[in-house]
Amino acid sequence: MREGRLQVLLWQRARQPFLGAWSLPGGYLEDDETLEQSIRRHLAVKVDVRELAHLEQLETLGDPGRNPQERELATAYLGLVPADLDPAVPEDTRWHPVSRLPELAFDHRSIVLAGRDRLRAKLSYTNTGFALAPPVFTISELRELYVAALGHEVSATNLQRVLLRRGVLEATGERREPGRAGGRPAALYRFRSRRLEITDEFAVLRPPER
Amino acid sequence: MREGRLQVLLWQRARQPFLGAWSLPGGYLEDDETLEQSIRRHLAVKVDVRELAHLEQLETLGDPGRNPQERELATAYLGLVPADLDPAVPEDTRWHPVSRLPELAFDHRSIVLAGRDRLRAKLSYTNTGFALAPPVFTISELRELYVAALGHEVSATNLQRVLLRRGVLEATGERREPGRAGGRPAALYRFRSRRLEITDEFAVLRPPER
DNA sequence: GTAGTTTTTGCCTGTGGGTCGAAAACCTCG
DNA sequence: CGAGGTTTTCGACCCACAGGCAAAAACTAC
Repeated sequence: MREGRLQVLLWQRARQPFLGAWSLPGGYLEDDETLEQSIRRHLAVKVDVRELAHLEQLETLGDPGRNPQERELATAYLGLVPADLDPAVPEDTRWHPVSRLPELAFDHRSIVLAGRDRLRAKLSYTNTGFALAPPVFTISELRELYVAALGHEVSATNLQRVLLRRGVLEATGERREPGRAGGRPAALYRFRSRRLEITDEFAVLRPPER
Repeated sequence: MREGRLQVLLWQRARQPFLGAWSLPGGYLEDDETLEQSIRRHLAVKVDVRELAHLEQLETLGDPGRNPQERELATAYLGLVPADLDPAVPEDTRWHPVSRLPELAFDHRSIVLAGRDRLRAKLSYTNTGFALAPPVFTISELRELYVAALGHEVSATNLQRVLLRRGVLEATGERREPGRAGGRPAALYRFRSRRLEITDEFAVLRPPER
């Protein structure tokens, strides 16, 4: 989340193929590292992203034609960069709103959209929101994050009730001073856990009660 | 689904590493094929599985130590073999109930469990059942399939209502002759579509009505 | 015709999300 | 200091829908 919008970090390719096109940051796998270690290494070294709120594997792409120059496999990951982190990205790298992507190299456009869809789905039935939100926030602030990520309106009433009932959020007891316009001071909340929690209790065709 | 149980096709390794251990069928990727083509080729050639009701990518495993002999990446797929298909599997290959797996080679045990979990989740909110069921079936028969796959009881009443309401099932109009024990003849149903349909309407925090 | 079996249907209940409006708690200005 | 404006919070209602139960339906066997 950057500037109230869902954005993705892209860099501009400096060589063929797809010279000049924007593409996802990444790189080759070393002999002695796991896939996840490799992603983290590339992000840290190349775009100064040294911390991730969440990282999960998306999909592996391997069509023979995806790179016109040579056969290349890519395993895509969805990484969520903490909102309070401002990495010192190089000159040819920028945040791009996911809703208005430029021309992307390879199959990266479909990867970005798959990542967006995965995020949207998980926001709905997990506590993934923790990875978008600051440590402490009001319900209205959280609502704006959800609206930006989901792409549709969300009622603050409903959001609060759903996330509280599920035990995803908890009140801190603190409240935030109202702005100059006044208004009732908003209660501050935090995510009970800042790691992905799987809650399968929302499945249909559940097991019988006892 | 084999013999009323969820089973997985495994073969016994004939060489190191993990000689003698059971493992998932598969093989190396050729230069000019997609990942999916490769999976289908290996299944057809090696275990005579020439048709799949459904095939989807699961995850890619790449830990440096997963193969003690050499660095090896593997992309795992979940493939559902039609119930009416009886492939002529070679001598060293057998179906194994997922609930009682033998010692598996590499990280294949975790792959099988991930596949099972993916299947269970998707049964609940998609029409994935089509891939387990015969072309036409009664609700009781379908119920048994779901019980076997989900690992817990499912009420026929509820199953019928849920799947009908969602438009996943449709009645054929035919009925099945009762057995010798009698009983009301059961209506026959089929899946409206036999391809994976994504129904996102079951998400929480849906978009507002209009 | 009666008893037994299996499937189907209807009803009732509870849970939980969606919606709306009122109340609460603050500000500013006159 | 009170009135009006603003923002947040809470409560009340509605409704969709899944879970559970029991009765009804439709058959076989004796």
